[in-house]
Formats: sequence, structure tokens, C-alpha cells
Amino acid sequence: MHAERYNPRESEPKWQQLWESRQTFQSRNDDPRPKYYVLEMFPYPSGRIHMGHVRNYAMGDVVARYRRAKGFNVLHPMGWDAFGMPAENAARLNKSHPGTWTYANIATMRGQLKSMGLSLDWSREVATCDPSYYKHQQAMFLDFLKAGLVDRKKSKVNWDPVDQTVLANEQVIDGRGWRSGALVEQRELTQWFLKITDFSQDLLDALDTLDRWPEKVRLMQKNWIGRSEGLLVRFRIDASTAPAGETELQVYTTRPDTLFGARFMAVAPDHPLAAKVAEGNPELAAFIAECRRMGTSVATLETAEKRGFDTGVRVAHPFDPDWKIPVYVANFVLMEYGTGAIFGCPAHDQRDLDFVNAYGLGNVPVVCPEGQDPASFVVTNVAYDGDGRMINSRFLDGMTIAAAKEEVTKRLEAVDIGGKPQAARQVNFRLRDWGISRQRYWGCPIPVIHCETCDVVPAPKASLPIKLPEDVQLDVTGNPLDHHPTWKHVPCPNCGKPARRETDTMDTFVDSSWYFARFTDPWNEQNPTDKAVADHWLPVDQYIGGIEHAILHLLYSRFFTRAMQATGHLGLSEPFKGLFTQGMVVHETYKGPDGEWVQPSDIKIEAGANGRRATMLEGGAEVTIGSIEKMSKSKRNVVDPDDIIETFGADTARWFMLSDSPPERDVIWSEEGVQGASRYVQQLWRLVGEIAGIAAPVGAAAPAEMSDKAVAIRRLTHGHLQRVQENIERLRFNTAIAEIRKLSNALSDAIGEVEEGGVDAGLAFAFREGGDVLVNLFAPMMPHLAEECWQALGHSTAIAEAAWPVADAALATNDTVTLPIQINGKKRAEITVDRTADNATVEAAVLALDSVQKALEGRTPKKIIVVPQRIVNVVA
RNA sequence: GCGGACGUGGCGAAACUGGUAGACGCAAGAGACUUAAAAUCUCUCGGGACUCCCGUGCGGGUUCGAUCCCCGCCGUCCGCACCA
Repeated sequence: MHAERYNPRESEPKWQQLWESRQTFQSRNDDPRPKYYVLEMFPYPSGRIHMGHVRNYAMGDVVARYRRAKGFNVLHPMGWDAFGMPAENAARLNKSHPGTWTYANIATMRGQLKSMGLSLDWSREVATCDPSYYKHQQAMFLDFLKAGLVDRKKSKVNWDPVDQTVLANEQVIDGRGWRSGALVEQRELTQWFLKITDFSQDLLDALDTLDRWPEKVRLMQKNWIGRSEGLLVRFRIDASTAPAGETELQVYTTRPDTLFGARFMAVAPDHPLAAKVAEGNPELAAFIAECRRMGTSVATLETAEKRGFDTGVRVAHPFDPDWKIPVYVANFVLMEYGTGAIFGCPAHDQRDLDFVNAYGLGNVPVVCPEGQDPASFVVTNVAYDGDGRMINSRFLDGMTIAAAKEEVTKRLEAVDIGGKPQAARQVNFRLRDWGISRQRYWGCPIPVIHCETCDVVPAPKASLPIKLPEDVQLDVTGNPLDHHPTWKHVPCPNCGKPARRETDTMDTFVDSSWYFARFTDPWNEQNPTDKAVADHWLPVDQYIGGIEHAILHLLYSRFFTRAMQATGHLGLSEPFKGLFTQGMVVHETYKGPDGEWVQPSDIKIEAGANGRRATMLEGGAEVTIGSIEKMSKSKRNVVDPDDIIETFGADTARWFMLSDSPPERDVIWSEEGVQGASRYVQQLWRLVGEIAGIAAPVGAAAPAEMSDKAVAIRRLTHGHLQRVQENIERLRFNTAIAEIRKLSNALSDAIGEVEEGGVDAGLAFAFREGGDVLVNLFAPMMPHLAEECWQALGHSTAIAEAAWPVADAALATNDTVTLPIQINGKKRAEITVDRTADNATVEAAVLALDSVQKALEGRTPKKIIVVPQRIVNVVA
């Protein structure tokens, strides 16, 4: 007997157990069916899952279940991005071990994810903090080292004073650490680098092949890589002003055409020439020191005024040995980009203009906009960086910018100074190598040994994994590994003398740069991957995660895949074929009587014709409803997925997450919305019960004769089936859900109409088909309810193992179409014609209509436009 | 400053990228059932001077026809930011 209400609390665990016992979602590497790899960005085991996870994994699960039903061998794994600072902080607070905290969190969150009913292959679960995982990461580091993809160098690094560690450029957001939010300082340290810049050009070029990535992400990566084409120009230093041993100054420019507009040269405060001059010039030394102080944080740099210091050094203009140009040290020149030196052309560069205006150096425009009189064209406060013709530039005058660039380049390439041309074309990238050294305990140890005799020695592969010590003292300043009494002391693998281990660990972004490959063969003890297996599964067909990883994780993973290809671990260079970046989960904020943030579960909202009003559940005090913001602990506008699953069931939570907004946009979590979803769950349950009562038996053949009514139901069924399918494939979950609701509404209406008259064989068949299709359609979103309904409809196997229904194209389209008729662009009538009717027939039929003749008011149509199966427009 | 996206009812949105603007839902209102409430069911729901007209941020343009294409504004959000 069909129960009146569907009870998710009873049903959901029941079906989860069935799937688990039948290993429904385990995928085999030797399955001959076509593969489909669905992956959601794996979570950091922070303690509990949040609504963002629910949204992310609900989307991935729809794709996985849909593809499985479509006959693909689906890989849908889950793991844990388990190294990182929070574990260390928590362990220090609780006086325990980061691993204890991490594994406890993993256990909790695994349970939560399981309660969501996700179709995951848990047999492939990995945690990056496990030696069985990081062992392979260490092995790959050694492979990369051997292949020349690793560098160790002293460099200026971003130092996070709160986390007490180094950050990569990508991890500094607006001058602050991405995790701690602390103002980042600059420090000189010797660091390990992965040579991502070896692949700058390829990482840029291959963006064009990622046609299933969001345009926005591709553009962000393009800008981040920051390619520019320019010219390296050597300026001769005037001998009488040159510091000892200095003969030339090399600059990089993308505007060699503006060379005749040069007013000054500028070098970075860290430039060797600046240091040379400063040796005998205390004032300059002081200026450089001040620049360094200012430059400790990126944030202060942004607002700083342009300042400079004349070194007294003069260089000769490349095209005029008598033209001497002063060399400044300037605070706005970066040592890290180009050569750390520029030539300043103030008329056509805003920074240079600001600089000359501060120091009274003047400017000469050399590019004149089209239509401007060259004689009267002047630049005062706004530099001109647009197109135009060359002026005041001797042999370049009259040329376009492009022609002038080419001319200058050719001439200077032909000049020989000391056996080398005076200028060379050069491509520059903004992208820096990836500094991966972190001065933390809870990360993957870098597998090298420092020996006084042999210098840096790679750890032998047989010694891997180099495990973190269990007994660690975390309440020390600096790196706990470095402070460990014994861990770092090892004999040199080369000469056997006492040596010490590298105590820095790897950036946790290294861990997440290859986990997608590990999932393909997570049991492999010998190697990070089995190349053949990895090449079979990869690339990931659909990757889903937050936009916040547009650069960091996604760029690192693209690099890592290339590095793994270069070292023989993979046979491909792009890891993610399809990428989808989902929006955040946001929620209203509430403030109590004293202006304090109040959490949603503590208030009551009443809605009436005059709007909504909120009060405290306890005491009834007035609550102010505030703006809608990303769920965050600080604003207390969080909703716990556990509470929702407990109250409404996982299906309701999943359905609401998918239904309310387009997936790439933010979704507003609301109590009303969840209740709407919950109501729909019950509605479906009742509808399926009614259908089960009148439907033909499972597997019944279609009768030869069917009433119009039955055919109409079949048409609806197949039409909606086709559209839901299309929408899921395009990841348009919200519109897929709208189509499902249309089908259930239609079936419900149809039942209401036939009840009195009884059901003939045709109708019984149509309802059997409609009910089955309906349940299949919502099964990817609400898998537990679907199993229960599937059973209620008389099926004895699980719907999770059922094939997707096949849409009958003939039924999905009607024989006739109803066309709107416009008179002069305004809709005036409608006409129903045969789908295949030709334009002449349609025209005649339209003109024969009374309503059309009336609207024409006796005018003769000038033109009739018939767009087949769309519209008719009569122009009078 | 540079680059990009977006702007549609009270709200979330849809419109197969040039073809009936507002599907599907949320909220609200009216009614039915009920002693009552919840649940459920039915109806209304962009605006107006309501057989018609106006409406997709604003002002123009192209077109038989524009939410969609072009030009110019306004606003919101995001990314990068002395990158030479």
C-alpha cells in the first residue's frame, strides 16, 4: 500500500545501504564501455561540510548519475585535500597532533557526504596527508628535479607574518595572504621553485583548446600569464659618468617606436647599477633603503607616489650619441619584470608622465592621434597611449606605430656592440616560477638532503616516503620540523657524512595538482600513476568547483600535468576537458536588538501583505533583516547541511540547491525555498502513487490503437524527456527542473481528467510510460525518492542501475505548429498549420483569417514574412 | 587605470542567442475542505485609461521584427594592477 507521506529519514539510509552493498558506484578500470570522468574539487577536511559543498557535489552527482544511466563507465571519486595550516593551528590549541584532528574531520565529513546519497566510488578515496599519497608526490618531485623542472634559488618572496611562511604570487590577494589575510612582507630566502615558466607559452596557447572552459577563467589565466612582445635595448653608459666596470644599461620595452620621446632612464632600487652608484653615494643609499621599507607590502606600493633619485649616470640615445639621458633610481620600477630598468617616454606612458611632472623633466609627444595637428598636439597630465602617426622622431616621422616599431627594431638589431646586436626581440611573461617551500610542519616533506660536501643531494627513491615525525612540538616560532631534535639529521646518501634533511614542506597546492590522476589508480604502490590507466580515464570530462580557483589550483594543475607528461607519468597535457565554476550559496543576514549577528535558526519570519518581519524565537525581540551575503561564520548566516538533511532529507536539499538559480550564479538559501522543495517531494510521491494505481504493468507493450488523449500524454512525456536531457547535458539544472515540474504538472492534470471515465489500455500504457520517465528524470537529482517511487511503480531493480529512457523524436515533436501572426510587428492572431506546410500555403491561410483582415483595415500587405515553424509577420 | 561580466514582475528566474517577453517556482491575495490550524485543492498575480496601449537600466540606431546586434551613457559585481 502506498504510504500517504514519503519519509526521507527512513528511506534515504535504506537506499544508501543498498547501493553500498551492491557496489553500484564502483567503477572498474577494465570496463569496456566508454568512460566518463566526473570530478568535483575535493574538500579540505575543515570539520564539517557546508552548503557550498552540498551545491558542488549535488551538481556533480547529477552529471555522474545521468552519464551512468546513459551507459557510460563513470568515474566519480572523492578524497581529501588534507595538509595545511588549520590542522596545525587546531593541534596547537588542543595539544594534539594535526593528523588526529585531520582524520577525525575526515571521518565526520565522509559520514556527512554519505548521508547526501552521492554516487561516489569510495573505494578510491585518498587523503593527501597519507604517506601512501605523498610518497608518490616526493617521487615525482625527484623526477621533476632530474628533468630540470625544479630550481633552488635565492629570491625575494612573499612572507606571511601570521602564518609564518612563504606564499606564492598567486596566493597573495590585494597584498594580503590568501588564508591569513595578513599584509604580506617581502623577504629574501632560498627557496624551491617549480619551473612553471618553462611552459608559459604552452599554458597560454593551450587555453584556446579548452573550449569547454568558461571564457572568464581562460581570460583570467591569460592575463595572469601576461605575455608581451617587446625589445631588449642596450644603452651605452657615458664613460665620464659610469661607475667602475659599468658600460651599458639594458632595458625592456614594448614601445621601441617611442624611443625619440625618451626623457629619462629609471632602474629599480634593487638594480645592480643602483647598488654600484650607492656605494659612493650615501644619499642614494638612503633613498634605496627607504624604497625597500615602502616596498615591504604590496598595498603601500599601490598608493605610493612616483619618486626618483638622479644617479648622475648618463646614457647615450641609441640613435644619437650626443643625446645624453639621465639615469634615475625610481620606486615604481620592478626588478622582477624585464631587466629591472626602463626608458621613460612620458608623453605616452602615464607613470612616466607622473614622474616627469614631479621632477620637471618635460615631455615630447612622438605619436600624434589621427586628425590632430602635430604642431599643436601637446601632452600635459594625461599620457596618450592610442594609435596615430609618428612625429618629432626624425626618420620615423609619418610612420604608423607598427611600422616605427619594426623600423627601430631592424636598425638596432643591425648595430653591433661588442659582438652582440644593440637590440633583440624578446617575449616577456608576467608569470613567475612557483615557489613551493613552506616553513610548516603539516605538509609533504621535500625529499632532499643538504650535505656540506656534496651540497644538495636528492633523497634516494628507495627511502621514500620521507615521513613526517609523529612526535612534533608545534608551539615554537618558525618551522617545527626544523626544531625537531633528531628528524633532520641523516647521513648524506652520497658520501655518508652527517648531513641534514630539507625541513621545508611543499605548498599544499602541490598536493591538489595531481590528485585527479591518482584517482585513476589509487592502489598503485609502485608509482604515482599507471600511465595507461591514467591516459584511459583522463582528461576529466567534467570538473566542477568554485571560481576562486580560476588561477591558483587550475593553473598549477595544468602545469603539473605537463610536468608529469614530461617525466613519463601521463600521456597528455591538459587535465580538465570540461570545467564548470559554480556560484556561491548566500543567505540573508540578521541583526538582533543590540546590533549583534543572529543565526537563522534562532529567528522566526512572518510574511504578510506588508512584507516580511523577523523576531527572535526566544523572547520575541525585533530582528533586522539585512543584506544577502555569502554564508560565513562571522556573520552567522550559515545553515548546517546536517540540520537540513535531518529535517527535510538529502533529496530536498539537493533539489532546492539545483532548482532555484542558474548553477554559475549565486543561489539564495531560504527557508521558504526549502519548504517548497519539500512540498514537491511529497507531491511527486502522491502523484506516483496515483499513477501506480492506473498504469499498465511493467513491460506491457503499447496497444495498437490509442486515443488522442493517450497520444497527447505520450507526446508530453517524450517532449519533456528530450528537453530535460538537453538541459542536464548543458548543466542547466534549473531549467531541467522546470521541465520536470511541467511534466509532473501535466501528468497530474491528465489523471484529474480521466478519473471518472476509467482508463483504457492506451491510457494505461501512457501513464506507465509517463510515470517511469518522470521518475527517471528526477532520479539524478533526488535519487532516494526515485528509488522509492521506482519500487512503487512495480520495478524490482534499482533505478540507480536502470538505463536512461530513449526519447522518441517523432513523439517529441508535434505534427502541427501554432504560429503567432504579427501585423507590423505586433501580435494580432494565431494560426495552427501543418508542421511541414510551405510558406505559400501558410501565407494564404493567414490572409484568409478574419482577424487578420480586420487588423489590416483594408490595407494591402506589402510583404509577408514567414519563418517556418516560428512566426508570420504581415507588413502593411 | 586596464580587462571582463551582468542589469527582465514583490523575489529567484525563463525565452531554443533576431521571432508570442515573464515558462517553472517563491512570496502574496481570494475561495473550497476543516470546530480550528496545518496539509491539500481551485482561482488571481508586470503596469495602465484593460477588445487597446505601455513595458526587459537610460538615450539613440540597424531590422518586417530587438531582452538578444551596433553606438553613447548610468549602475552593480568580478579579475588584474606601477608588468615598461
